[in-house]
Amino acid sequence: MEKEKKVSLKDVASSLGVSPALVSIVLNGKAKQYRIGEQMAESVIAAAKSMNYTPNLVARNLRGGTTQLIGLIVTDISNPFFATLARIIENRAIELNYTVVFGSSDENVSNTKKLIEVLLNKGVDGLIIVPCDNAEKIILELHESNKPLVLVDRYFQSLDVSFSCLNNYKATELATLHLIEQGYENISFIAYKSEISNVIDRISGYEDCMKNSGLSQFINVKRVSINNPKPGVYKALDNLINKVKTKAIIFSTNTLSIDGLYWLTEMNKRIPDDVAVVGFDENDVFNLFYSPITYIKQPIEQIGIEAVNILVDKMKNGELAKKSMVVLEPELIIKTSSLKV
Amino acid sequence: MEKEKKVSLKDVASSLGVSPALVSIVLNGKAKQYRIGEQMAESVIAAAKSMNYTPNLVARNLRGGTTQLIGLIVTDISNPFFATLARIIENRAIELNYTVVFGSSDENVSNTKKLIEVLLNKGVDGLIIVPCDNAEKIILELHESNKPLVLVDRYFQSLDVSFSCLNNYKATELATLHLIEQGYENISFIAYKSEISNVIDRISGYEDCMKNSGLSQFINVKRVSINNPKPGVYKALDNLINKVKTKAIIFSTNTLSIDGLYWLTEMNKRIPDDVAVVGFDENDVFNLFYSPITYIKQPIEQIGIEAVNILVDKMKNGELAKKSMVVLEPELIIKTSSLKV
DNA sequence: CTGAAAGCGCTTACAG
DNA sequence: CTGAAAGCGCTTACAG
Repeated sequence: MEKEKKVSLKDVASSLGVSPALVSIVLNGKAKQYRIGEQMAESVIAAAKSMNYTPNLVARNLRGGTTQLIGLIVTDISNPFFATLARIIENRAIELNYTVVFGSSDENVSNTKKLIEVLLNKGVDGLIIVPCDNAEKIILELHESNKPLVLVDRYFQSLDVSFSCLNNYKATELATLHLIEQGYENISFIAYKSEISNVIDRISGYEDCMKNSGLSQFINVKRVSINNPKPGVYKALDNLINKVKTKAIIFSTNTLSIDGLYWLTEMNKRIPDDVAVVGFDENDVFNLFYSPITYIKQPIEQIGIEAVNILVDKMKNGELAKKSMVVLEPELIIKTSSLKV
Repeated sequence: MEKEKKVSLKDVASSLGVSPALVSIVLNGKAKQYRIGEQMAESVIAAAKSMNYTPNLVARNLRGGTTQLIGLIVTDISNPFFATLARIIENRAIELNYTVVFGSSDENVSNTKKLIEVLLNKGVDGLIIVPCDNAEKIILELHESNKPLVLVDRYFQSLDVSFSCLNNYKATELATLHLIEQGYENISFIAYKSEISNVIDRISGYEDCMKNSGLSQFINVKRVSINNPKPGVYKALDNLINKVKTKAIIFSTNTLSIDGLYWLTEMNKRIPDDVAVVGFDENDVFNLFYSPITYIKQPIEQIGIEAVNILVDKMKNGELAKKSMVVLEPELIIKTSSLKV
C-alpha cells in the first residue's frame, strides 16, 4: 500500500498546461488583481476541485511565514478549569481557521520557557499563555520579539502585554461581602504562595473588604505551595479551625477548594455548621456535596473567546503595540455552604 | 522593534566560511559517516551553539516530510477523563521530542473527518484518535493512506488498526461480580446508545456476568444519548428505581455516573440504602460524596503512554502494517456506595 | 493578461 | 574529506 500522494499546485498546473504561478494566483483569489481571464480562472478552480487539491501548508508557511497554528500554554491541561478553557479556545480557534498546539508548564518558569521555544519552532503564528510566577522576564522577551501574544487568566501589570482575565479583586470581594452579610466575622482565606496577578488580586479583594467592614482583626490569609497544595491546605485548615476557630473560609482556586473539602470531610467537620465555605470555579463536586458549596463563577467562555479574538486581531492586523485588557466580571452562586446557621 | 530574525544554517556556514551542507551534516550527527574532520566538526558545533542556532522545523519538514507533531483527536478535551489522557499523552510526547496538536470531535463523525483533514494539513507525523460511533469508514481510509495511526480508549475489531485501551469487558464484570457478592440481584446498567467498542464490551461484561450468576431475569440495560445524556439518565433512573425497583446500578462512564448522582441527590435517594452505585473513572466527586462511590479505575496513565509508544514506533520504524493491541486491566476501588446494608 | 525565475531553510545524492 | 546543486511546494516580484 503506497503512501497517498497529495496533488500539488504543479499537478493542477500541468493538467491544464499552465504555470503553477497562475494556479496559485487564481486559487488565492487574486485573479482580478492580476487581470487573469475569467474563463481561465474558472477552469483552474474547477480543475483544482476535481483533483481534490489542498495546498501544502508547510510549503506555504516556509514561503509566507504563517502556519495557522496557535500555541497554548496552560499550567496543567488536566486541571478542569484549564481543560474547559482549552476547549473554548479550541472552538473559537477552529471557527477562525486556526488549530491549537498545547503544552503544560506545571507552574514552572523553565518549563514555560522550553515550551515557548518548542512552539515557536513549530512555527506557531501566535501564543496564548497562562503565565506562572516569575515568568515576567521571559514573557517580556517574547513580547519584544514581536510575536503575537496574549496572556489569559493572569497578567503582568508592568508589561505592555495584552490579556483576558477575571476581575479577581471583585470576585473575592463579592464572596467576602456575602459572608459578612450572612453575619460571619471570623473569615479566613486560603491562597497560593505566589505573586502572580490573580493570587494578589484575590487576596486584596478579601483584605480590603474585611478592612472596609471593620473586620481587620480577623484578616487571616494562609498561603500554600502552588505545586503541591494539599499538605499546606491540610495544615492551614487544622490551624484555622482547631486553633483560630475561624467560622468561614474562602478558597481562592478550584484545586484549593477541593483539597479543603477533603480535609473537612476526613475530619468530620460539618458545613456550614462548623465552618462556612466559599469555593472557586464551577464544579460537580460543589453541587453534589451534601451541603452544596457556594462558589465564585468565572465567565470562562468569554475569557477564552476574548483571548483568541485579541490574538487573531494581532496576527492579522499586526497591531502588536496595542495593549488590549479584557477584565470580565465574576458571579457569586449562592448555595447552602455559606449560609448562617 | 523588529521581528527577531532567527539564525539560519547559512548564517552559521558563512560565519565559518564553509558550505551550509557541511553544517547540516555535522549538526545532524553525520560527521563520521561523511568523514568530516574532527576539528571541523567541533568548530561547527561550537559556532552553532554560540550563535544560538536552532533549525527551522518548517523547512526541515518541507524537505524531509516530518514535523515532530502528533495530532490528537478526543471527543471532548473538557471531559476530565480526556483532559487527563491528553496530559499524559502530552508528557510522553514531549519526552520523545514531539508536540501535540489537538481537537475535539464531540462524538461526531463529520467533525472527526474535518479534524483529520485539518491535522493532516498541518503536517502531523501521526495521529492518536478516540474514534466515535460510525467512524469506521474514515478510520479505514486514514489507515489505508498509510499515515501512522493509533486508536485510544476505543477500537474497531474489524480493522487492522493499532489501539491502546482498557479491558472493558473485565471492568464491568468486576463491578457486577462485586455487587453480586454483596448480595445484590436486581442490578441494572446504564450505557450510551452507541455501537462503539467500549460501550459494547462494557455491556457484555455486565450481561455475561449476570447470566453466569443465574441472574438473567434481572438484566436491564438502559441506553441513553451520548451527546446529551442527562435527560436520558434522569428518565432511566426514574424508571429503574421507582418502577423496576432495582437495588443496584452500574454507570458505565464518568459522565453517566455524575449525571446519575445528580438525579439521586435531587430525588433524595439514599446510597446505598435505597440503591447501591458503582461509577466509572476516578473522580473527586466520588470521594467527596456523603457515601463515597465505588468505581472502576482505568490505568489511564499506561493507556496514554502505550498509545504514544506505539505511534512513535510506527513513525520511526515505519512498521505500519503491524497491528499492536494493548489491552490494560481495570481495578475496582471499593467504597461504601456498593456495600450491602 | 501570462510565464519563468527566485527564494523561503533545509538535507542528501552527487561530483570532485 | 568537502562543496555545489537540486529539490521539497509554494508565492510574488519581475519580465514580457
